[in-house]
Amino acid sequence: MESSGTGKGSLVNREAYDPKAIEGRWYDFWERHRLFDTSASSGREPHVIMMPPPNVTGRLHMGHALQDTIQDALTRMRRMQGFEALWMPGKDHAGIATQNVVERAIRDSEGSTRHDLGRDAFVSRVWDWVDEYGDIILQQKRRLGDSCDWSRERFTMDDTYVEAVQRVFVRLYEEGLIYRGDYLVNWDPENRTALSDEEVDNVERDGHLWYVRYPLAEGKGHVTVATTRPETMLGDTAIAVHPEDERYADLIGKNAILPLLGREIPIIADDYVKIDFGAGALKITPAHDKNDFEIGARHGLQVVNVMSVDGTINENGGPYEGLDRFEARDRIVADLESQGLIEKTEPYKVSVPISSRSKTTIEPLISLQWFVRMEPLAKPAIEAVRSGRITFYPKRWENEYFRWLEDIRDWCISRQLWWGHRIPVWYYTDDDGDIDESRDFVVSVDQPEPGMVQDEDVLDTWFSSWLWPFATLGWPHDDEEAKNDLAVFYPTHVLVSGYDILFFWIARMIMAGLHFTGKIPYRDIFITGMIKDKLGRWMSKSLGNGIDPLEMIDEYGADAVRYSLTILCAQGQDIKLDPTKFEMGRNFANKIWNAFNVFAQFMEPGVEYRRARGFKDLDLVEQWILHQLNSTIEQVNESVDRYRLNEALSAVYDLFWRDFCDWYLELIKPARGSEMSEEAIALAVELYEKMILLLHPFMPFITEELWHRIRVRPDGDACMVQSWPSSDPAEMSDAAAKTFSVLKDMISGIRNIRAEYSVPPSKPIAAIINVSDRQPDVLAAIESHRVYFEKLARVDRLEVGTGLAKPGASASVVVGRNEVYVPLAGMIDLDVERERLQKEIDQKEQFVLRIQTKLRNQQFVSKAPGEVVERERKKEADTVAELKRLRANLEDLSHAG
RNA sequence: GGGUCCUUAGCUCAGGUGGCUAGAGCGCUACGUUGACAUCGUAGAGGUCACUGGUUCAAGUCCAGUAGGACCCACCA
Repeated sequence: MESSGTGKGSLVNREAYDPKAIEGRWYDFWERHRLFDTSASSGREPHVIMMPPPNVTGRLHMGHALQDTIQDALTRMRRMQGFEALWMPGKDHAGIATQNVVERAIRDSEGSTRHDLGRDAFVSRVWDWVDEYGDIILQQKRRLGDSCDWSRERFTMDDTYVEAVQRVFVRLYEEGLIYRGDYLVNWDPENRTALSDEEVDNVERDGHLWYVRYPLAEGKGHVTVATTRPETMLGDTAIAVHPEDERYADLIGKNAILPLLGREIPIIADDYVKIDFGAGALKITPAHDKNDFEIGARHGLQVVNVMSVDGTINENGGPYEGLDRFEARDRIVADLESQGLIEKTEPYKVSVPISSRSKTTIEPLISLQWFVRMEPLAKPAIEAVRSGRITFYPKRWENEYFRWLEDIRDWCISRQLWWGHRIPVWYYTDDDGDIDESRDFVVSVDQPEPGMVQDEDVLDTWFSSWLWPFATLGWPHDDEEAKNDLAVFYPTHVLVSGYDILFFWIARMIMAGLHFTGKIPYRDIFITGMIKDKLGRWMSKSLGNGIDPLEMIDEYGADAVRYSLTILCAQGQDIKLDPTKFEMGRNFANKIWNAFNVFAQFMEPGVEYRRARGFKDLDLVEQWILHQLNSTIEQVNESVDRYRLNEALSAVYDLFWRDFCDWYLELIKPARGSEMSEEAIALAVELYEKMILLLHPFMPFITEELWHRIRVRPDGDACMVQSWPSSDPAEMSDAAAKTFSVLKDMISGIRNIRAEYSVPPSKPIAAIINVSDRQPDVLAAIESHRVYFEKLARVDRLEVGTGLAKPGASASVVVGRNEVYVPLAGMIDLDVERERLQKEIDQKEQFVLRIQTKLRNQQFVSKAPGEVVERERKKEADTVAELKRLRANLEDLSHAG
């Protein structure tokens, strides 16, 4: 890449970091060099993540941004660690959602419906739409830096994928796990299709409980029933009471008159009825209520369906035929009222089933649909998690998973839509071309014989996506490529997803994987929290509280967005997001950018700065920072293995900002007018490069850019394909780290004194360091590093030794067994100093007291592990020693006064 | 009706297997234009870790319960 000129200092970043200027360029670079591509024959150990395929109708939202950031960080890190890291992208045809979008588009543009067009024409229009808009979200994902292997992109409607779905259906049917039947299903009157139980949300609403009188058929009197849905009474075929309810004992076996329609219905006894609820009598509508359906079946009741597929009352509703269900309700209540049949009305909280797609109220409706028998599939899926072959992170989601699977119900998979996978079932036709229901249907991928017609319905979208982990890798084809891909890349390693699709997708993939391939689809499941707005509400279009990731990328940069999302993503907790959170990432990116200048200004472009010195020849601060670097590498590796990316990233953040910038860079900066040695530059470059590598998985763009600014690289020698840094025990001296931290504390102490006494930062001061005779290494370190004190605390006269006396008018600070005196002739305020010392003493005394109480406790000494007791003893000794010095200093002060 | 999660500094949140004088970012206070960075630096103030019990030598961390809040599941008309 270009540099801003030649000659020393030309590498310096002269402006603040501007993500816009580089992000697009590097993404192109990675793609051009095909760095995301993977091969089953590389020989490297694979690491595979299946991207949850976004809907073709989707637009990038914060949830994607979070999950992609995690998946990309994992993929990039594994790639750097030498794995053949495949992040498999693709998209989902999203049956209902897509059909709705296209229907709306056609209606808006030409005012016609899909029925005007006809099925074939409509489906072809959906394909046009998918071709035109389906890739938008995948394009948007590139802005985030997603390093997935785009050459493997799949779509759930690809020919090979369609075949996989068809074959799965046929196989399940042949195994007796798919059946067809008339059952009460969740009906969405707006989309005019059946839905699965999972696609229905129950919402609590304010409703009413109407007490309706049903006159007895013989004699006078009536039975009162309570209902929340009076419109369903049109389909009532019985009244049920509890067999032991004395009030109604003599009515059992008699008939009542169904008001409005005048039909006679029997009064039956069933112990499902709760005696103390409502009026104690229950109207039974087998066609429109799940419990009533079961009661009806028990008693052989008639089933009267009063509703059409569009939610209007049908011909069984007599005078109410043709009315919309809600209008019918109002009319029925009004009519009952005028006939004096409403005994009373109470306000009542009702749980209303809502279609998660159309948000309309679901109607339980009896209809002929296809179902999957789930229990046989669920059993192995439960076992796979119980046995530990699959692990959830965090673990608690396993409970939710078990709960659902252990009580699983059959899955209604047929949808009365046009866009989706056709059901591979064929029917014979009669002479008129109508389906001949007297003959058996045939289940087959291909048309069994001419003239047979295929089932009109399509399959639930999830019936295709549950095959995603293996169908995208070529299953069930047996050509060489498919065989290799499956053998190498399946099972995959980790699935990253939200808990919102735990049942829809995650659990079903496990069932499908085990059933069709005999293998688990993935080893680990990382369940992320969900992104909420800053008040903790779901982001939604209707609330208008969404935060657009693309806008955030424009404003703060992709790396900043990624940084902040990663840092905010703690183990499974939801994230309350506010746009200002991205300032964290932006500021950090800028810090990384600017830190480079400290040594870049002394670098000559083109020169290869490589360290010649061994660890032992390094300066104290250099040994210390290497210690910090190496221990951070270990920590990062450990955290990432447990999917604690927030921990990993904050460790690198601290290393970079708190250690590298605040201390190391401040100390290696040459004094005014002097240069940095090549040796010093070499180490700075080495450290910086390593941190760039550690940061790359999290912040790929800025690190790639800087990687190429540091050195001239051969074309294609990208940061993203470098080896992941390993920690080197030989470059970790605990002793050096410890010594340096003593000096660090002394410097902080002096700075504190300066601040307390308002000594201007520009004013040099003197300091005397009285080192314990037990710490000759500290003494030596200070003697040879006076410059540290000068640079960071503006100490121009430093006296150091053992047994030094404290000067009269001075402030002091105790660091372990050592003391630092700062003479402040004329500036010392005895009261201020006394207060400072007293505060310190009080604190330490309290601390010591606690430890001593603990140590005096025989139970503690005998039961706590030896190392813990030892640690406490050491703390006590150290603090007592510090206290002694502090008290002496305080004493000294009164003499000085 | 079951179940899960949350309650830690003014705000938003971290704190695997109990050993912490409890941390971060933002905000706040006081200084600061020292040739990387004001998207910055230095120093600092600020928490009886919701409450009540229990287990333990030791509890923010484990257990039970209470109170708020969020969510998931469930057929009470």
